[in-house]
Amino acid sequence: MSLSTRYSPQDIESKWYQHWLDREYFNSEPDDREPFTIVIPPPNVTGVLHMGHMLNNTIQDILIRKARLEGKNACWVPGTDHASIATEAKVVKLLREQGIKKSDISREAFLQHAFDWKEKYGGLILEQLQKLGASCDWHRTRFTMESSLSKAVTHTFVDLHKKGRIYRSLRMTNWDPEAKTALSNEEVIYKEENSQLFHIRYVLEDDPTQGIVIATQRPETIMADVAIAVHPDDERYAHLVGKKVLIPLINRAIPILADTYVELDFGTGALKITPAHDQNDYEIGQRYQLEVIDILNDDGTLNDKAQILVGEDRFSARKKIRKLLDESGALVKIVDYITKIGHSERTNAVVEPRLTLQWFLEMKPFAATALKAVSSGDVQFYPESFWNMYHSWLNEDNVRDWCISRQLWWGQRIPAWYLQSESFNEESHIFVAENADEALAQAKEKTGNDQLTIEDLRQDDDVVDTWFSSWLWPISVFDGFENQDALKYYYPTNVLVTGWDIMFFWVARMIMSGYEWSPELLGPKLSAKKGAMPFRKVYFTGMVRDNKRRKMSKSLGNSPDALELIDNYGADGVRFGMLSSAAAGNDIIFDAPLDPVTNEVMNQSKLCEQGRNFCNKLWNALRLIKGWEITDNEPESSSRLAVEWMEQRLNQTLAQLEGMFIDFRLSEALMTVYKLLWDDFCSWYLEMIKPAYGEPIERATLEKTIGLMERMMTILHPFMPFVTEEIWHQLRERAQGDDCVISKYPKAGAFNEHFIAKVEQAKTVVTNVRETRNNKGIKMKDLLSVYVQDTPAARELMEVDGVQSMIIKMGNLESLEYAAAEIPNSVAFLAGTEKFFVALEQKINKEEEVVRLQKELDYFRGFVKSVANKLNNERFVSGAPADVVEKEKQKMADGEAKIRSLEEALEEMGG
RNA sequence: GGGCGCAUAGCUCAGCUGGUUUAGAGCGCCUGCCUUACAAGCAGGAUGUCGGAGGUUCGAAUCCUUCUGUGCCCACCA
Repeated sequence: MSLSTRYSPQDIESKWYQHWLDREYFNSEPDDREPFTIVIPPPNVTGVLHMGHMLNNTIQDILIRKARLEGKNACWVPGTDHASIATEAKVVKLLREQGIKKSDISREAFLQHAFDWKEKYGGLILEQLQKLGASCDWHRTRFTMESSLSKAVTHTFVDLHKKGRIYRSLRMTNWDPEAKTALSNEEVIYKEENSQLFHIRYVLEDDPTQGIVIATQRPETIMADVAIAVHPDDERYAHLVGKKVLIPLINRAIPILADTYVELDFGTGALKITPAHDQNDYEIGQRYQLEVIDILNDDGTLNDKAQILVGEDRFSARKKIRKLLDESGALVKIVDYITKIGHSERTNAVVEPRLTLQWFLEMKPFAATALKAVSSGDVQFYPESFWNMYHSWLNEDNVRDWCISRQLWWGQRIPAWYLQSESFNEESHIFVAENADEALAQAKEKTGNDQLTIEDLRQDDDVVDTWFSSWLWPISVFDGFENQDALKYYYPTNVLVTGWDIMFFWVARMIMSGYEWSPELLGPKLSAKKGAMPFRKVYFTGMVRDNKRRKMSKSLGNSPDALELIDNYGADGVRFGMLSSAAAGNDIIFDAPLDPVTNEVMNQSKLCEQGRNFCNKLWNALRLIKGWEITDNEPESSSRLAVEWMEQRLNQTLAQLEGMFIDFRLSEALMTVYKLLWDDFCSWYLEMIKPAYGEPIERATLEKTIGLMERMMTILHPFMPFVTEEIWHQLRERAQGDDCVISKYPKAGAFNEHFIAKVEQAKTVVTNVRETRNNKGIKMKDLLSVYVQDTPAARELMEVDGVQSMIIKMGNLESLEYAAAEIPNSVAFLAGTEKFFVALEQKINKEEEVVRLQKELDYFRGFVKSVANKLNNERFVSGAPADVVEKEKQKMADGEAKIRSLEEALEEMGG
């Protein structure tokens, strides 16, 4: 059979993915094996695959595939998040395009549209994950708004309400005028923007010639002003305190009061108090029992309380009032000003502080639990440094109660019912229950009215924050609130892989919910044994950024098309590219800055290209192996050496990899395997065993080679699943079910560092011979004679079985002998401490050689001197550990031996 | 304003508890090769006052202080 010289991923990748699905290798059911569980951070159901997902899911896939190869019961649960605001906005927009207004249809009709949309397009991102090779158990695919998960939300809401930790309150909340809903503090993103400070003059009610000038960013809210505040120590305004001024344009009188909140030196030192539209103003208003005048509608337009500009949007109102103020003479000046303005995380609309009635979850006890979970080590962060950020957010001073209600339809409806007839705000007429019947029972009991029916009750219109369902994910994906069988096996999950940007939204809250409910669900005994944490480890990935270090996002349009990358480089190539620059927690610059020398964009696709090339390299190694004829001759000594060396290098690498996996140093692990395969296996091993052209290979060597490559395919499989599976099957005939994806991860065997070092030394000889060829312009095919100075150390090297024939083969030598006497007309080099000579036919340039050797000599003299300084220092010899001193002595001896050899060589040159 | 992190080769980054050489990788760069596995390749090479200045130590890229530059998180200055 003949294989193409190029590896082409397209067909191969889809073929094997389908095969894996057909054989149900990704499915997991509880059994007596050790479980290894990961729950996916559910992408938004509206989402399309972007670079962040690729990174994130590649890492999860590596961990899960490695666990599977190690014989664990690997379970990776996929799913999507209903993403309240984002999805609702999307559906609203879609309906609008069809000429349907949300306000014109019923809640039920709207939800039907939304579910239809979800059914049609919602699974897209999961299909894209399959292209990447994600080995999720697709039978377990969950969605945060399916029935079981919604029930869990209701259940936990009711539970927390019973525990007195959910309450309703009228508060200043962040209002998104576009989505027309409240937001939690975490959903508000502050951005620095250019703004203007309007200096506006308010005249005294009883003396229009006198007045006070205030500074504000929001002149459109003056109609909601209820006071002016100045600092009590401010002499400029002391005479005005207690008097009344008129609001420009509407001429309503408001008092001037003194409060220490006001900064003397900011703006004019006089602050307008607008309790309805500013958090601080609200607090000041509370202190002085001032009226709250709300002049904004829920969509950000001015209402009739504003008296003027009614119906105008707040921003156009700002422009128009500027003109009005200017005309009335109240506008003193406008100063440019940079300030931070809050935007909605989902809609990007400028957030309004607004006084609304919302549901809150008390966070202090939760935060304490979440802090303890990490500080105690129950949950480990990788990298650890994220503890700082976590701690600063969750400490008592910073944590705020969580506003969990949203004025949306797409989500789990708040399980609270009110009496139709009674005031909506009356606490005693709120019934929180898992369903309407229970609420009715409560209502009857609380009111003492047996005659009440369902029709007398009305359910809260709002839904809960999306994160109020996501925080249950590690439990709810196993239907843990309904039936604990699966939970008892899979919980706690082993590791969570996610970006640090949702540490607060999600990671911390999952920890909270885990400790809140899992002990009860698992039972005290099991919970004590396994722990209540939802995951034992958290691997925080960095953000994928563009060359301006901006987060990649759809709105900025700076994210490359993930699927296009896969088309260009293959999933394996892209996985390689994503990973090779992704140490845990470190941001990845996808489009790096221009390289000033080449003026080329050094971007990630360069790394993907490297990954693709690696696939091709492996493919060609396979072609080489498969192309050989076979003989039953005994293997050459160089082949025996090669096999022994490669076996040991493999074992050595396996030992190194273990440590890297434990610390999640995955990019380092991949690089290690890459070098093992490319450098050790392809560049050295295969060349060592390669028969002369047209000659057959010994059966025993070939068998060993296939075995080695096979094991290396398993080791590489978690990183690059497709190419390894393909090569696995090409290497030899396989029985049904003998697939790389479920092969056995090799156990690290013994290796002898001394032996490996000897082979390294022999390789150095070869490299030096090649370098000599390069320097002297000698062609590879011209045979050379090489001599080694006859010393005990040289004999020790030469007598390792196979070393001589290996050097002869790899260096393309005519002979390799001990130097009986001085070798005239030769180039000398050191390999370790041993001196070698390459005999040349051409005249050598002695001066050149002297310079080269002298340079080397200078280096070692400097080196020995620095070591000698240490060893001559009595405090070092007495103070440092014995093994360190011993090492230094060895370094010294080696260095001195090299110096002697070089000096001799120089003498010979000179003589 | 408070806090966290980073600064190592042209670029992107490793360097885990101070002590295997006088610091590594990949890409890029330079030289020579279309050597029948692979030019998506082969062989070889060059490249750094480890941001600056102090300090601790027998020993510092690694620990401490400080400065400079840079990134991020949090916070109610209109």
